Amino acid sequence: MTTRWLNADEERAWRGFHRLRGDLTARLNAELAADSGLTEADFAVLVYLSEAPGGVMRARELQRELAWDRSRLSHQLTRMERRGTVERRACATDARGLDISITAAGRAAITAAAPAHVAVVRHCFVNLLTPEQLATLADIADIVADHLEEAHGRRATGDE
Amino acid sequence: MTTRWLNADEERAWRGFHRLRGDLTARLNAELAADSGLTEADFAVLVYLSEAPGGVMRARELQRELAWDRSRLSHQLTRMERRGTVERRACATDARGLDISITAAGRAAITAAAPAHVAVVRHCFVNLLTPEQLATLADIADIVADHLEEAHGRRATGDE
DNA sequence: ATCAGATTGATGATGTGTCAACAAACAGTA
DNA sequence: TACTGTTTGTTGACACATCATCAATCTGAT
Repeated sequence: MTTRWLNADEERAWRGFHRLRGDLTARLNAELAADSGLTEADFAVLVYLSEAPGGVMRARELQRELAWDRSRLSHQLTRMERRGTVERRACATDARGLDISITAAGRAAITAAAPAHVAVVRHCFVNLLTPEQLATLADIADIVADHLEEAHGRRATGDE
Repeated sequence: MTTRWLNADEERAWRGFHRLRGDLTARLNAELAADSGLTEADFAVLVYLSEAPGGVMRARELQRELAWDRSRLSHQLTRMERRGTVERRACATDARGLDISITAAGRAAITAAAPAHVAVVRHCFVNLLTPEQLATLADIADIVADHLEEAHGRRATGDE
């Protein structure tokens, strides 16, 4: 098999994306940590929990929404429980299940962190781009996500 | 301060990018590890070393090219040296410096890994997108990179 | 009722990334 | 020479991600 290497335009796009990924991740993590003491992983979990009715969600459901590995979520919840932002409780309807609930401290943390987080997302990303660029990026994300999802076995995540 | 939240289009773009970032990272790491035993970090280091004259580069230079933290590179080199893909040597011209050289095993590893890596990048990314989409993505990456670079020391606290 | 297989979750090992603190060597200056 | 500040790289502590393995529970077929 002959390898078809990337041409100049493809290379520019790929390396650009690669760079973008690393830089933005680092920046967002740093800002979030400095502003609120939360990590990106903490933030992601708390976003879902804070939007759930009663601030409670099944671990399984959380995992599905986040598209995370089982053990990744488990480890993350262990750390967050230690830091006091969430609590684990036995699930009433399924003895193997877990109800994860956001604590008062967790709710306070996400409430305090969200505005600064959005500000950084705007300042370092959204506000720099035109509506057309944002739309194209969203399209790209959908296309790639569909492909990866399909290749991995179809798992109806259901969200947009 | 009043927070300006993301509208629907902005939200779609941001969440899409966020998702894309995570999914592609995971996929590439998994493929690379399965195909060649290398990690993305290994691969990045070996790409630069293999292109350098003599397969040798100053650690400082490597760090600058990769845009990595000092300690990140140091830890990475420790791991790679243990795995036998690179070697550290004292630098002749600067006693604090280090010459990093790729080993025969390292060269073999990157040579073996590169075609499969490109194939995955094509299959999961480049080939899914139109030239226009790739160009827009590259533009976006440049814009954001320029901004982050420029605002190197400042904090984004909502000022615009 | 029982048993096989699937689902839900925890755990330990290992690799990765970031921060703060440190040490050694260079460069410029008094 | 000695003093000061910068550059270069290491180390330890901690957080995160993935893999393999394990345990408990549920489900469905017999």
